[in-house]
Amino acid sequence: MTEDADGMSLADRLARRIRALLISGELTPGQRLSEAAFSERFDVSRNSLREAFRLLTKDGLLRHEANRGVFVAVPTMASIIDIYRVRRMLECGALRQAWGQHPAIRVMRETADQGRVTRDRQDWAGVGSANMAFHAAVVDLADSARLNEFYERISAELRLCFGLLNDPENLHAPFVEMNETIVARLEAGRPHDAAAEMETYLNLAERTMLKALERACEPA
Amino acid sequence: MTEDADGMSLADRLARRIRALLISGELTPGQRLSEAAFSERFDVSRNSLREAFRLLTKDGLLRHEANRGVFVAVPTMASIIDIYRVRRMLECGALRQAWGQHPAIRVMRETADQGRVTRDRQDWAGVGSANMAFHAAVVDLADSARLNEFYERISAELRLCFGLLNDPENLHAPFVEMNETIVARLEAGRPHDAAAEMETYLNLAERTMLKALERACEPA
DNA sequence: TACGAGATATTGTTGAACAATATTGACATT
DNA sequence: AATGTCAATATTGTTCAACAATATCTCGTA
Repeated sequence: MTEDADGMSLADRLARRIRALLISGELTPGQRLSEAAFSERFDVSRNSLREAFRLLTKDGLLRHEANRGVFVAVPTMASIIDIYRVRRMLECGALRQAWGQHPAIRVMRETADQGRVTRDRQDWAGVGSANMAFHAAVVDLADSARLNEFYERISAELRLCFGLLNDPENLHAPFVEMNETIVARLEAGRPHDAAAEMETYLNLAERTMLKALERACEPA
Repeated sequence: MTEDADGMSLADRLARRIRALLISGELTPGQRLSEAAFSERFDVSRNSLREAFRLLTKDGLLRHEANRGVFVAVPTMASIIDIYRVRRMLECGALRQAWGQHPAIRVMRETADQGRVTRDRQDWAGVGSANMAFHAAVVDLADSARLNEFYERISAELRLCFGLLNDPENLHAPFVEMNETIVARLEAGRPHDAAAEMETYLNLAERTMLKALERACEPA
C-alpha cells in the first residue's frame, strides 16, 4: 500500500507520516501542532518539519495562523458541502465520459466486491477502504494525472471528516449496494445512467455526513 | 490585481514572486533554479527559499530532482493533453450545472466584452488576460472554493505553456467570438448548449496548443 | 473581578556548518 | 582523439543555534 519511501526528501516523508496520523484520527481537528514537539517526536530539525507543514497546509489538512502555529483543520458544514460539490463534478463527470473498456472499470468491480465481502464480515474499516478505492478508481476513468492528484487531496480531507465521526457502519455500509449498481451500469455500457446513480449516491452521502457532523458538534 | 501581501509568510510571498517570474516568461522551461543564486537575488535565507520552491513544486510549476535541484517545469504534449482534459471536466461541468442568475455570469459577460475590446485594439496580452479571467469565471459558476483553487493551479501551468509559445495573436484572438457565444447561451438559459460550445472551444484550443508546441520544439 | 506590565514561550527568519550527492576537470590508457 | 578513472569542487539535504517579532501566561494592583 505505502509506496517507495526512498528518493523522496525528508519533508515529503514527514508529510506522509503526519498525513497518516491525521487520517487515522490520532491527531484531532483543531489541535495545535507545536513545531518543537513534533521536531522532537520525529527527530528532525524544525526547518524540515516546517517544510512538511507547509505541504500539508497546501493540501487543506492543516491550517496555518500567523505567529500562532499550525492546527489540524476542523471540518465544517461549508467544507463538507464544498467537498461534495467537487466530488459530484469529478466523479459524475468521469463516469459520463468513461470509455467502456477502461481498465479502471475492473478496479471498480473488484473494490465493489471487496466492499460487499468486508461488509458481510462487519469489517467496517475494510468497507471504508474499499469504498475509498472504488471512488478513486472512478476518478481514474478520466485518465488525468492532475485530476487523480487533486482527488487524492480531497479524499484525504474527507477522511479527516470521517475521523471526526465515530459511526463507520452507517457511514459506509449503506453504500456497498450503490457502488455495485454504478459499476454494473458502466459494465452494461450505460455510463450516463452510472453518472446519474453516482449523483444520487453523493447527495445521500453528503446528507449523511452533514447529519453526522451536526450530531458530532452538539452532543446531547 | 495583486492581493494583500502582508500577513502571509515570507515563503508564500516568495512563491508568488517566483510564480510571477515563471508566467511572465522571465524564467524559461528547463532552467535550473540555484538555491544560492535565488536566495541572494531575493535576499532571503536558503531555508525560506526552499519552502517557496516546495510550494511551487506542489503546484506543478517547478520540478524537483533529488540532489540536483529544482527546474522550471517543461510543458510537454502529455501535460497539455492532461490540462485540457481537466479543463473539459471542470469548465463544461460548471457550465452544465450553472444556475441562471449566478453572479459569475456577469463576470463572464464583462470579460468576454473586454476580450473583444482588447482584440480590436490588437492588445494581445490584454486578450490573453481577459480570456483567462473569462474561464476562471466559468469555473466559479460551480461555487466551490477548492475547485477555484485547483483551477488557479491549472491555469498557472497553462500560462507557463503560453510563455513557451510566442504567438499570442493566434493563441487567443480566435476565441473571443466563442466566449461571447458561450455566455450568450448561458444568458439565454441554455447551460447545456453553453457546455457543448465550451467543449468545442477546448478541443480547438487544445489542438492549437499542441500544434504550437510542436512548432516550438522543432524550429526550422 | 478586571486590567496592565512584565516574564515566558512560540513562531519567523537567518546564517553557518557539515554530510551526501552530483558535476567538473585533469590525467592516464587505448 | 575518444574514453575511463579519480580526485577536486560545487550544490543540495539537513541540522543547529541564534535572535527578532509576536502571542500567551502570570501575577500584582486597582
